[in-house]
Parts: sequence; C-alpha cells; structure tokens
Amino acid sequence: MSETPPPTPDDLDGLSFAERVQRVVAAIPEGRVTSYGAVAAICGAPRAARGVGAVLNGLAPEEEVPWWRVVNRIGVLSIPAELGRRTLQRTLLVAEGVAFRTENQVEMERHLWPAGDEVD
DNA sequence: TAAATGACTTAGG
DNA sequence: CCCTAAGCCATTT
Repeated sequence: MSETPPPTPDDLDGLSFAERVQRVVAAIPEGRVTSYGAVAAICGAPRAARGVGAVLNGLAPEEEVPWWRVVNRIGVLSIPAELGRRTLQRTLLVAEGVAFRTENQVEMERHLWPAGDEVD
C-alpha cells in the first residue's frame, strides 16, 4: 500500500499555482521531505522551483501547510538563517524523526517523498 | 504595467 | 565535491 500519494494532475486541475503548491506540500507525510523542484514538477511546472519557495515564503499561519518538509535538491535548508526560521525548520524536522547529515542538511535520500521504488 | 526579489536548479570550471 | 555564472518563475513593490 502506498502512503499519502501526491495529488494527481486531475486534483490540481483548475487551481492556481499557489493553491497547487499548498495542496502538494500538505500531502507530504510526517517525517518525510521533498525538494522545491519536486513540488514544482508535481504542480506541472518543473522549472518553477523558485516559485514554490515564493509561495511558501508568503504562507499565512492559518494555512497550516508543512513548509518545513521542503528543502532544496541536496537536502540543505534553504531558509535564511538570519531570520531564525531555519533553526525552527531543523527543530520541526528532528521532532518528526528526520535524520540530519550535517547541521543544515537532512538525509533527504532516505526521507525523500514520494518514494522512488514503492511497489505494492 | 514594469522592475526588483528570492525558502531554486542546472551547467561549467 | 566546491564554487561561480546564468536561466527560470511566481510573488511582491
């Protein structure tokens, strides 16, 4: 059985890019992570990785979107440390059981979502 | 409407 | 693998 599969193009049909991003990120299971590019690809815009970051950056608290489960392609936390939010992201990920390779880099190959070879 | 910004990614050295 | 430069795109001013 598969765990919380990503939204299908049909589910995202009719939604704006920002809505799609929120929908996809909301589907990331606890303890799993993905990259901005992967989210963009699922949204149907593989080149819009930066756009994903823009959407997450403008998220309102009431959106309740697990933005901390999105890192860059190599698993590094792309949030500016000056704002202090990067530390929050690391704390949230650790609390979910995500293993870190370094202080700012997660084992994204181990926690990557969606799973690459998941056969039922 | 146009210009600037940034929580990205890829290509070259 | 690390660093630099260029490309890409949605959001914000």
